Amino acid sequence: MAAAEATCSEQGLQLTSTRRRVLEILLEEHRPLGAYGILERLREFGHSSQPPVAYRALDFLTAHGFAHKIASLNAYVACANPTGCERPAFLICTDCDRVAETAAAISAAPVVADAARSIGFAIKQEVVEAQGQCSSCVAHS
Amino acid sequence: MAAAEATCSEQGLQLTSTRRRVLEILLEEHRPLGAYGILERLREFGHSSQPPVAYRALDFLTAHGFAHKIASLNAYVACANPTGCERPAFLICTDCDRVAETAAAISAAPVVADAARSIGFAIKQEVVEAQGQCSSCVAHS
DNA sequence: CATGTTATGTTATTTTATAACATTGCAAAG
DNA sequence: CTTTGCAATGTTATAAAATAACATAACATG
Repeated sequence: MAAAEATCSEQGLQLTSTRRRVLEILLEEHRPLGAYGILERLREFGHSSQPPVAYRALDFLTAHGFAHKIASLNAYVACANPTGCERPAFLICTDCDRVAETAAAISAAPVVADAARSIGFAIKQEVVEAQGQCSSCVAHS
Repeated sequence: MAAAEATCSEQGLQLTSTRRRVLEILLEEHRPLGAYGILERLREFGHSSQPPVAYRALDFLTAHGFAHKIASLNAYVACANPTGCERPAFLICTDCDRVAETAAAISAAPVVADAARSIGFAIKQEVVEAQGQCSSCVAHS
């Protein structure tokens, strides 16, 4: 959170109260939260709670790397890396819904990068989301 | 298509007329199609066109590897590999919307696999979707 | 103050997906 | 054969996720 503030003032970004609150909500949760879940939480804090409010804050946060969207869940998580991150990859536990974030290499899979190169495809961005069981859920099953 | 038929009769799966039609529709398109786009096409062929019809067929096709869902687009494509495929990865052109399919390695990115191993995360399935420009769109820009 | 820009507020709608329940067709058990 | 069970379909309604469109506020700058 402090890191986010620092980055914002450095880059002249406005971490307004709604954006800040949404980031706090995401940081408190240790699991991905849907936009409508965030809205519910916002409502508790007296913020306006129409969908665009959440989506705008999420657009801001994801555009600047403070949060990420998990496409396979239609949900959002705070970025785990305070210094910002390039090309994150996610490990999603299908039992407890927690998500671990890790940095993917510039080109995640050599096999994919090779395939791309061979057909002249220019990769701009990658979505890497692995699903499985986290260590504590493996232990419990 | 022939391959799908073969696989179905081999494994005792029923490639019924709706399922078959949806697969044909996906094979004809060379780009991902949303469930409601598929419904429109089904309607043209006189099939019932309520949402569950498309979603059920898509569930069947994806469960058995005849089609894939592209999570970052909420859309579906036919599997490009007639013999069925493990852990597909996709190259999505953001200009023309076409999608190339390639086989990801068993564990897509070594970096991700390492990260998973180090925290005891057991990967079951991976979603790898790269976005960028295909060769012909690179040429045109 | 007027003006432009950025962020919010608000209403309505679109797009994507599923719940729930009725019906059909067919194959195997009685 | 018939009835029982199951897999697939039909149909209505609704939930869930996302955005369009337009109005308002807040604030710095010319």
